[in-house]
Amino acid sequence: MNFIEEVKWRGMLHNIMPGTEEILKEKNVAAYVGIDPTADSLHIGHLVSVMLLKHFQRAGHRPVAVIGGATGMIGDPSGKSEERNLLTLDTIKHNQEAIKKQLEKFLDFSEDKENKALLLNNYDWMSKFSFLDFIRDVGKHITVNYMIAKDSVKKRMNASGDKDAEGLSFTEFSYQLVQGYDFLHLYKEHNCKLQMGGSDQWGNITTGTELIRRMLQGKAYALTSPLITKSDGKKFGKTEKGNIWLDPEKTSPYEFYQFWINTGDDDAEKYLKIFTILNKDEIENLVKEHKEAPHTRILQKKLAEEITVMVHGKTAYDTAVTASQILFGKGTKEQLETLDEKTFNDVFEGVPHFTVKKEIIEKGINIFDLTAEITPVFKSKGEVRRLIKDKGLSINMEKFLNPDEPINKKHLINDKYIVIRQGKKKYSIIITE
RNA sequence: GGGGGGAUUCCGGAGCGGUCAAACGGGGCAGACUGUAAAUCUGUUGGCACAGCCUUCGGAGGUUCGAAUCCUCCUCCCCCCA
Repeated sequence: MNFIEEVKWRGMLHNIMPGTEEILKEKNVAAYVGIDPTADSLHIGHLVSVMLLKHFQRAGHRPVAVIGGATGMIGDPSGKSEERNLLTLDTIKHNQEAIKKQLEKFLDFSEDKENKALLLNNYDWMSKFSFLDFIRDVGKHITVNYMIAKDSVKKRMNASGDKDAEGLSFTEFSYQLVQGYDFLHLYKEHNCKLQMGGSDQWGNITTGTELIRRMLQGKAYALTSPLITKSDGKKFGKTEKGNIWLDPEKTSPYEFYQFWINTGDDDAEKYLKIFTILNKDEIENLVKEHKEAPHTRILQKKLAEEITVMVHGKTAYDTAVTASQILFGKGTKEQLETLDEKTFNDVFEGVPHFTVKKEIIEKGINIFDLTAEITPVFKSKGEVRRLIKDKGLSINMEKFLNPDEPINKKHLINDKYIVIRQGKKKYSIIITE
């Protein structure tokens, strides 16, 4: 299966220039995607482009990721209704380093590999350009007429009749030209004949192919992926807390795993095709199995496993699974007791912690004083009382039903913690010291 | 400037002298169901020493055995007329 067939059945193909498939039959053809260094981590919205590169490499071609050090200083007007904040050079440098480490999880950069991946920063070639040189050597070849015909520009022009249009600065207007020049540069230096990206990038990419045609009489190609949608119409890749990042500091492996596990049935197959490298047969089998027993949620589990292992590694994945089992009520007191301190902390990361003097527990204390007086686990003792009455309070995974039962030493997990659960999934931890 | 209406527990909104910690709806919390979903159903939703007591109905006083409910003043909101 060649690259195009691969992305096609995976539903990753939105638009493609005629002739693209043929050019890939040539040797040593490279393709690139651009990545904006707006943060010091990729988020899962970037993943489609990254997966395009991964498939590209697996098909034997050379993938190139271009960090937009220069373009990031300008801001792509595509899809934005307002002028963007500019990033400083230092920020971009920092972000680039972090992103590079993440890309290494998807792409093979090793020197001995014939089609090793490349990571470039367009700042390296753009920064040498003087303004005059650029507008003379590059700008000369593209007309403003051509540039303003692009949707991304049109949407921002007041003349479009859109009342919300805020206009765009010359800086942002120039964006497509700068990105187009990137393509030209890569075409010349790295035999890069294809640029890929999200469907919103089509306009920018074609400016590049146009530039290559006019300046070098060369032929370059474009391929875009559809924007990822969710069947419920909500935006993909966001939770109440915001973006899902690849950086474990920003989104813990547990949250990351949970994000994928929570995929709806309607989306799971689609995501499995896009975000994993499982082949057609494997996915079809999973879909079949899932249909026979929907409640076991095979698709979601596999999806979460594949991606979490790829991004965070097997160990982090195992911890996330354990954490999920414990946090979603299937855990037991015994399971809690077997956790080592590190895993315990991982599992209960992000859960409110309260510290209490150990003597207090050793002496024994009633549940009301412990959770509503000396710690603010609950708002009031009445709330605790109600919760017990409603069978909604658990201590160390065991239902706490008798309000008169004192909390003491025997409730300490590993001689240190008490795990308090309200309802099904709201946790608090009391730590003794 | 004149006239009228209103301010209630997280929100909306009843209550108009005792039976009011205050109807009802929403939201929240919990339980059942379930796939860590949606829907549904049930309970609960001021505090505490919880079959009892304490503090709440814009604020301050007053009438009364007793006030969210009546009176006075104050603050803020809305409507109508000029």
